[in-house]
Amino acid sequence: MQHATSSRDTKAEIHRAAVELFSTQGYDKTSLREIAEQVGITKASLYYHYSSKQQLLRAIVGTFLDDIFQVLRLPETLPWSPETEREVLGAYVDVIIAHRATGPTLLRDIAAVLAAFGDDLDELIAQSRRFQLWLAGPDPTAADRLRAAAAVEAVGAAMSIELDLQAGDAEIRAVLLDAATAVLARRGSPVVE
Amino acid sequence: MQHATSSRDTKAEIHRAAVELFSTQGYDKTSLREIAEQVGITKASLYYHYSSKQQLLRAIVGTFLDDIFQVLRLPETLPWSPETEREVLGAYVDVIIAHRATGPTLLRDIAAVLAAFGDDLDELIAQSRRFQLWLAGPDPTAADRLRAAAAVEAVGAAMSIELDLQAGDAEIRAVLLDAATAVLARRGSPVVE
DNA sequence: GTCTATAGGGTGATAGAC
DNA sequence: GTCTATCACCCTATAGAC
Repeated sequence: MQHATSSRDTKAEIHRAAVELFSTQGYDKTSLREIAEQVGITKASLYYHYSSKQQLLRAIVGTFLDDIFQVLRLPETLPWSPETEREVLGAYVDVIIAHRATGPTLLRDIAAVLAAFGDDLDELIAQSRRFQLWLAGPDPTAADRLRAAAAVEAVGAAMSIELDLQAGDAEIRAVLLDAATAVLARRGSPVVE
Repeated sequence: MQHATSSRDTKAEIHRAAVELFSTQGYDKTSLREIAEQVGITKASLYYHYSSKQQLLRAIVGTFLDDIFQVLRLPETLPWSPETEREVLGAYVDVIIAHRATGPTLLRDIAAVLAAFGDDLDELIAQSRRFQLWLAGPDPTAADRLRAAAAVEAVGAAMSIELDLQAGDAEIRAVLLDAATAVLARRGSPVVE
């Protein structure tokens, strides 16, 4: 029993260290030596827990992908309305916040993530496009679609904020939901050029 | 004269090959050997034209870097006020839009751009942080700083929109400026949790 | 201007002892 | 489960011949 516990702890520590280093330095620029050093083991020991660097990346990004896909598919079952919009937007914010530590890795090392997940990412882009189109509301103009894209990007700010920000998850959630809503509320407004 | 012409052609070919490879593979994953091979010369010859890999990168993203840094530095000389805020925000939107139009290959691929910034990315992040802090307004709360980050991200939507969007630069500019302003207008609002 | 050759370093990954 | 030692490979960059 003690063996299993020790094993799980080390594996979790590797996972945690990898998330931190990948996020701050990027996947490519983070070496397995660095990760091992931070955990206090050697590279060889790391390989006992994860059979390759890619496997480690898959373990990290995999859970995020599962969650985000679930949210992006929500519109498929829900007709658009102000109420469902708020519900979907809230779910999206929740996922972004929950996985904001892995966010930078995704944004900075798309190439590596693409190599690790292949076709899944193409589907993510397509799904994300449908998601934004749904958010644009019924019969959207080009400006409305742009507003929907801007609203989604605004929520993504959760991934780029600093760690020293003195705000709890609940506050971050409320502010970003409010910000996205404010952008979407401009739908239908005349565009003054 | 023939020497100079030949020289300029090779240098231009290196530049072209580098743009293509950086865009598709990212900066880190593209080796000078690959670039040299594509041009039909050796690495050593490449070093005759560009003194380092970073120099090559600077030649490619130089103008964008200069422009974005110039905008991010604007707050240093301007005290915050509603008027200067609108001016700075407008300048930011202009740079994003301008480089979206002139360098679609480079700017549309977020991964390649971020990778191409290399070590400058750290300085860009620091400058961007000061920029966002200024945008948050005087004596900002944590929520206000988050709103500023969200506003900046919203403008960034210009980079991720599809080509089939039926909207001119002027309309995109107006919509994004309006969206960012709408987010910033929420500053000071009570956060309902 | 371009080449060959090489220095000097880092990387992911494996073998085998304990 | 963790270690030491090592392999095979790739990288940036430089020196010097042509």
